[in-house]
Amino acid sequence: MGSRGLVPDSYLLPSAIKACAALKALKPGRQVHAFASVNGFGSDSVLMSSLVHMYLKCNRIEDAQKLFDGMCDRDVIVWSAMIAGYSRLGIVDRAKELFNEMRNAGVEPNLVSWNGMIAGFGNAGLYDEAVMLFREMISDGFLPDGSTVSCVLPGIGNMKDVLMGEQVHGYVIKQGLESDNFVLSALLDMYGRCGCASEMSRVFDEIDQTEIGSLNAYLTGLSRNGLVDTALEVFKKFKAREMELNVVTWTSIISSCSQNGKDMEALELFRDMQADGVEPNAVTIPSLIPACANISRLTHGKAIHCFSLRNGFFDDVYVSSALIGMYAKCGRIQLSRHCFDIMPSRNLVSWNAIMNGYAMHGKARETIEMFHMMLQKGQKPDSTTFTCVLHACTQNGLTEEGWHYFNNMSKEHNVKPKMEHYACMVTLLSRVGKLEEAYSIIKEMPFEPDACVWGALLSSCRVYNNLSLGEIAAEKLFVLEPDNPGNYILLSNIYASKGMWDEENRIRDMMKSKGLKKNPGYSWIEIGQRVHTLLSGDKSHPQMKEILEKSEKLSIEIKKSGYLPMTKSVLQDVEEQDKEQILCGHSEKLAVVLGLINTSPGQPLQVIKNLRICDDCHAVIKIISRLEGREIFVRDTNRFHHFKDGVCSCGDFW
DNA sequence: ATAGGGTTAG
Repeated sequence: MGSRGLVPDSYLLPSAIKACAALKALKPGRQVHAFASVNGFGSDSVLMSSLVHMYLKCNRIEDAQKLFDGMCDRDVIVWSAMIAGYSRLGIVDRAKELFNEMRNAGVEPNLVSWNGMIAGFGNAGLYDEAVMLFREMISDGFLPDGSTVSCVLPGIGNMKDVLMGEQVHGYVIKQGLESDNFVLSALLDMYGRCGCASEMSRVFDEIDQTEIGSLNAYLTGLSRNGLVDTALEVFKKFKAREMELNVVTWTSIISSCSQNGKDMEALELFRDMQADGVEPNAVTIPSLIPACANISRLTHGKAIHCFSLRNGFFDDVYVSSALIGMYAKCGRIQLSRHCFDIMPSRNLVSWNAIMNGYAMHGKARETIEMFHMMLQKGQKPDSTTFTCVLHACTQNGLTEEGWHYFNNMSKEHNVKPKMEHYACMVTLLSRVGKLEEAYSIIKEMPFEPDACVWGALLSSCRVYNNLSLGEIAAEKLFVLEPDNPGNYILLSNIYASKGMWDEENRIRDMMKSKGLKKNPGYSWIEIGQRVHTLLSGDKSHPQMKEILEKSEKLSIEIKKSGYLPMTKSVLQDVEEQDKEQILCGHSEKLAVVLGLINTSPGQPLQVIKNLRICDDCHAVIKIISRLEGREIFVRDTNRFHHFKDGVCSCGDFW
């Protein structure tokens, strides 16, 4: 325009500024601002309003406020923009202040002003206040529109206020807002959060033309309600219909899988997503990383770490926190700490991630050290933080420290102990043999103990072979989770350890009549690009002959070092020699030996087991780590064991 | 002719 001798006027400039706002392009925005000032548009209220908006979109609230303060003609539009600006940042006090200032200035709020306020309270997590404002605007004579409804529904969902949600749903139908896609996805999300899966499905099925936002909200809602298989079905159906799936859709379905035990599926979907030409973003990554961690595939985890670095996602707090958790779960706690140390900024999630890592590795001193460091940095702990601290104490039998943090959490940090904290205390006390003290906590806790709490007591009763408390705990567990074979096994093992074979048989018969079988022990190990699964006592692995040969050789060496097979770990009524045989078939030993055969000397080995590692395997693997000069990482259901030079990181307490 | 608001993935 300039080169043709044309001069932009006060009608054209706002359009240019609007473009800057949409692109969040601060620099050209400032240039237009300068042009407007120089050319005498400084008192044009529409132009100034558009600049205020541009600065708000670019998160320059101070610049916006300065311009706003200098305006003489402020209408409801620019007031609303400022209110929404503060609201988006969660600065609700200031938003409310402006709302009142506006009224005092004789400018009446309109629908948009109210909507901006309500959105702000929702963003700040003040859901009940958002709902109160919603009621207030109605009594002020406003008819909420689709925008209002989609602002207020997330809050209703967060509070699980089904009744209010249904009222709003009714209002949506009455006002004919069901064709608004924003409203639909907000409704689906609300029902999903309230646990109303069937109502949610009804809403979804009635949609004429499904739009991507509603599909995404629906998939997340299904996953929230544990309906992963349905989510996958719906996902596939819409993919087959050649619907354009976006990064939210893919991230959502990947999360559903990794959060619900479908780790391989999550990894496959990540590949499909890229094949489909949808670029993962900083949200996709942390939803995928737990899948690698769960199956302990360090190779994949590292690949995703590299992917994050290449794509500039590493500075995202959630990405690096997820990596901290992944390395910890894959046994590489030093790498977790490294990720933590180089993070440019940290939040509660990052602190909890590193503390959880240390706790998982039984490093109580480091966990507690991080806890104090986090307090020192001014980060407030939450309930997860205390779970980590108490869990760490549990791993090291630190009863005094455990009591200290348990008592202080609500007193000093205003975090009320929940079920999991009581469960930690029960574990802590019963693991060190203070079974009666643990039982008295159970009796005194302010809510009905759940299966985790009783399960903690029962497994320690098994360790110390305490029959009377074991029977009490088992009786509760048989009611709480009648189909969990582990509880029957633990009680029958206590009977077996006392030679009470009649009782032992009675429990076995109970299991049989319920059609329950002992969960078979299995372990898996990643070798190169493959994961090998080994079942306890199973001889079907193609390399079984080599495994047995190597075991034979090792066993001679091991026995030379003075080791005796811990046949007391075998709780079956069989001969000593058979017991030795049974121990040799334990899946974790098979996995370790398979690893030794197939990797070059000195390479670390990585094994996961679906049950707790047994005493005998623990002792044997310690010796193997010394004989073979290998670091061996074994993750069982309870914790991490890092074997090196003949010792284990757990210090033989687990 | 020019300026304002919303949902869904951690």
